[in-house]
Amino acid sequence: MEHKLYIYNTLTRKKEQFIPLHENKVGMYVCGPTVYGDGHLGHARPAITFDILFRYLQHLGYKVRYVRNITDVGHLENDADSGEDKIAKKARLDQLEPMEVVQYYVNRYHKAMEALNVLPPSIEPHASGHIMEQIEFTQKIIDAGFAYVSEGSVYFDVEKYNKSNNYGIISGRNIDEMLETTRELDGQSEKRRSVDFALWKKASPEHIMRWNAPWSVGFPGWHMECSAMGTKYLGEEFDIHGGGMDLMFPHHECEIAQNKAGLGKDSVKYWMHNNMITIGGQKMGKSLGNFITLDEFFTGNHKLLSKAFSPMTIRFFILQAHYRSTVDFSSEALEASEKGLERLMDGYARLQKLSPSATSSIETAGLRAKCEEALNDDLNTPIAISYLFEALKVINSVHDGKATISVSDLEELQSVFKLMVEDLLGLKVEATATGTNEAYKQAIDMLLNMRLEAKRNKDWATSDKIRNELTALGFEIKDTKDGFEWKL
RNA sequence: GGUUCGUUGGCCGAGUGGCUAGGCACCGGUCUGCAAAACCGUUAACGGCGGUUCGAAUCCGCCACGAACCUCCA
Repeated sequence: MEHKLYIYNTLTRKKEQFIPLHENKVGMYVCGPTVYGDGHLGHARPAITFDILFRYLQHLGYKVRYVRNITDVGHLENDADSGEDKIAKKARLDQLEPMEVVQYYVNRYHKAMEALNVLPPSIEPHASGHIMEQIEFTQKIIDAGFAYVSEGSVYFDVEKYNKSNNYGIISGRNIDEMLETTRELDGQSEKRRSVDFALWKKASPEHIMRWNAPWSVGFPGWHMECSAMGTKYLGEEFDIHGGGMDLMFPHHECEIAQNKAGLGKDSVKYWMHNNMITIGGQKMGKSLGNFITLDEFFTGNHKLLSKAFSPMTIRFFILQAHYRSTVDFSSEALEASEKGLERLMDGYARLQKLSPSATSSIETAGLRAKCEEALNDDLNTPIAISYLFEALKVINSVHDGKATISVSDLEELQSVFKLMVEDLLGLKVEATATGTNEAYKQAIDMLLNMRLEAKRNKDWATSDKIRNELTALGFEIKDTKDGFEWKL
């Protein structure tokens, strides 16, 4: 396959050329949401980042299997011994079945993703639907001698693993230092070492999400689901594993250790991590409580938002920064993106209506190559977008009659824009819902005020014409004592 | 404290050892009866101090500031 896609591999801290394990096929796993709350802006970032990768790999001709999980066996809220499962807690507070909570937020997550024009993954496995696989995986690790059972729970023996492997390979953490710094916190824990992590936890009596396992009635450790589901659907070795940078440690570090211990091999070739979205320079996150949900953006219903922002504005905003940089949210920054996007989409619409001439007075060749070059360079969407803006000037000058474009150049330009804007960046023309509704309402009001004025002038012909034609369109017009009312 | 990363013009945000990224705002212009919108054009930056180099915002060192991870987090 002829391409030079380079992606930054967190494992090596370098950009590496992407070469799939199996010719023409790509296996990609991305950590999805824990569904016990509404998705916020931070959740949009990995979804959109890896959506671009998904789209681009397919554009390059690969058959891609994209797996994005749903974590519906909540993680422990506090420390491992006294904690409560997040989803179980939410369920208890709302007096629902845990799976009702899960279903509710999964539905809402899907709705938000669809609005953001994020393509659905090939497989979206639920952790709760793969308990057997997780038990089996845990057993493999026990059999390999890298885990021990303690009071019904199973723990990964990090220290033993680290003797023959490198625990800390992706996060740069040093296990000796970790042992030193955390030793004092070791109490009467059932763990041998504080760095050990759970593969299976025995459920406390109040823990309502529980399953039978050889060791106890309990639930799988957090990191287990990705090991189990990733290898189930993509094989013991696959190409790409993605997720947010905050998952690097401990989640991905543990996942690497689990796979190596249980399977005897490294499963993932390229690890990719998107950076965080910040707000006031600080990470937007659930625990800090400084997040703004996607719905709040779409409706503008949040005190930090000057107005509503459409899903495409959110998408464009995220794409205007490179995925490995932090991006600082502010209402001003979003407004800037909104205007930029509008100009881009207006230009795209204008491009469809340009009239070609016999010759071109402008240069259009090279845009495709430049855009692909940008995406090949670790998905540099901001650079690709900057090229589109440059091309916009060409489009506008042709539109203004200040330049000419030949049929073939026009077709090429249209084709590149279609590819970049719609297929790869995934930007779609949207009838900015709220704005349109407001304008539409005001237009109707204006018409009816004109009718009111005509009535005052006893211009019945005009008055009736307005009423009849609106009625014909399906509006109900009601005269009131001091004005009018209408509805569709 | 440990590990990692960052500090770019009014704001957001790319980037390379020498050649103006881009967006938004500002300013100027075209258009318009006027205005708005739209379009065109211009301006402006590389945290501080040293070093390497013919040349560094880009490489190295130190300092300052900020952030992420070390508990759950996308």
